[in-house]
Amino acid sequence: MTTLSTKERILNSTERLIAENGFAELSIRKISLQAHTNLAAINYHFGNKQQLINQVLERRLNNLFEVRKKMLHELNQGDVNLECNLEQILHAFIAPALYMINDEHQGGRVFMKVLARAYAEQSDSLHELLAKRYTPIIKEFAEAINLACPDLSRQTIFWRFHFIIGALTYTMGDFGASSLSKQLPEAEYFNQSVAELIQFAVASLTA
Amino acid sequence: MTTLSTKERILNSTERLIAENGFAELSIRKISLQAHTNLAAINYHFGNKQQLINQVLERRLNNLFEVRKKMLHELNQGDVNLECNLEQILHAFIAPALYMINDEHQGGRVFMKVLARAYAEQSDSLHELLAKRYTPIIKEFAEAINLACPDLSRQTIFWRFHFIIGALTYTMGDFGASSLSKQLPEAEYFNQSVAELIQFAVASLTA
DNA sequence: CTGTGACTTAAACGAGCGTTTGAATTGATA
DNA sequence: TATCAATTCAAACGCTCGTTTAAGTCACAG
Repeated sequence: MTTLSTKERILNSTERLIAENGFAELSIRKISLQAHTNLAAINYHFGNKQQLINQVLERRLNNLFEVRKKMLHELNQGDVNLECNLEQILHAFIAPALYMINDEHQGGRVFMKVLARAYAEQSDSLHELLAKRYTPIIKEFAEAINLACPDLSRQTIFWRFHFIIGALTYTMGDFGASSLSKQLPEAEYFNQSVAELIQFAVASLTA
Repeated sequence: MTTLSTKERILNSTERLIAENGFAELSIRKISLQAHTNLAAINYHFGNKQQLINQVLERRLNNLFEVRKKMLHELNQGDVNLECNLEQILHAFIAPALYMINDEHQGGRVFMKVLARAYAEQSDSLHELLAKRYTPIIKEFAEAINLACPDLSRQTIFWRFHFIIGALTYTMGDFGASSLSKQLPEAEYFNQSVAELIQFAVASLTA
């Protein structure tokens, strides 16, 4: 706890506050209070509020995308033209998010809420950052799905993958809010979400 | 334009500003400027900012849900135990949103963005309002889907319908932002979205 | 010890926020 | 025309915001 540097404490507090109360209520005064530091320390370490938010996102987004890529590449063994099992592909896309959420120690679950909120927030700067990061990996997965589903047109695959991402994003942002989530322990609810989501995604692409 | 009452101008301006810039940047000063009225007029007509936002949502939500209900009831002809075609049920759920978006004159398209943002926003008051309104109609549609898909468990149907709503919500909020939407005229892009979304939803429930 | 650079702090800045107040204006009715 | 309620208005209230400034603290190298 106290072993963390001021910079890390600021990043963690920011992440938590966004997850709990959203971007609208986020203020550097609340951040500095929760991080047990001074107002000006934030500007000293990060320049300004927006750059701080960007770093909160970048810090974990890089990791998430790397894991997704790695799992996909392990499936096609480096040969992008190799046809893979559809369920495995979708698993490679959805499971890393699962892992991240369950990785409570590293604050992954908190971050997924942040990510969901960042999507919803239509601020230009956030959307730019996300689009820049997300586009290449979406294309890569869409290619793999294309090989696994030869009966569907490229366009249809693009659309459905987009819808799947929508369902995923919506579900991530919904944790703790949905009526179902209040009837189950959170971890259990989460695991069920992911299992159902993968089945749902497979079904939507194989009907 | 000038024939609208102050109250209506305030509601319309609020709706537009939320759609364009989100809840975070919404201020009653901006609203009053765009509505060509005074700051205090807003508090006079609506009490406070939150009540104004609620009325913006209520105004169109009521209509949207009524249309959905009506279309569903026309399918099962008043007998909720009558089995309907799955595609027709999903059409009854998705198409009214389509109609609303295309109804530019009544500002429906603008409102769908507002609705998408309202979902993302995790403010308690907004979530409460939406949950209260949405729960009954979701149950009704889930029942109809249950009859149309006898092979799927109640729970699976609940989950998948939840995911479909997620995909719909995500797509609604995405208008004007997605890369695909910039390659097509907006109306065309929209019609394609809905057609693809219905096919996607049907596929996800019939695999 | 002393100086130096990295870091932390308290205080203040100007700006925008939601809301309230009380006076001016309007428009229908008597 | 006079009256009165409904509406609009300008001004101010207290508050929080992001950022900046300059003084303070600290660990460590010379």
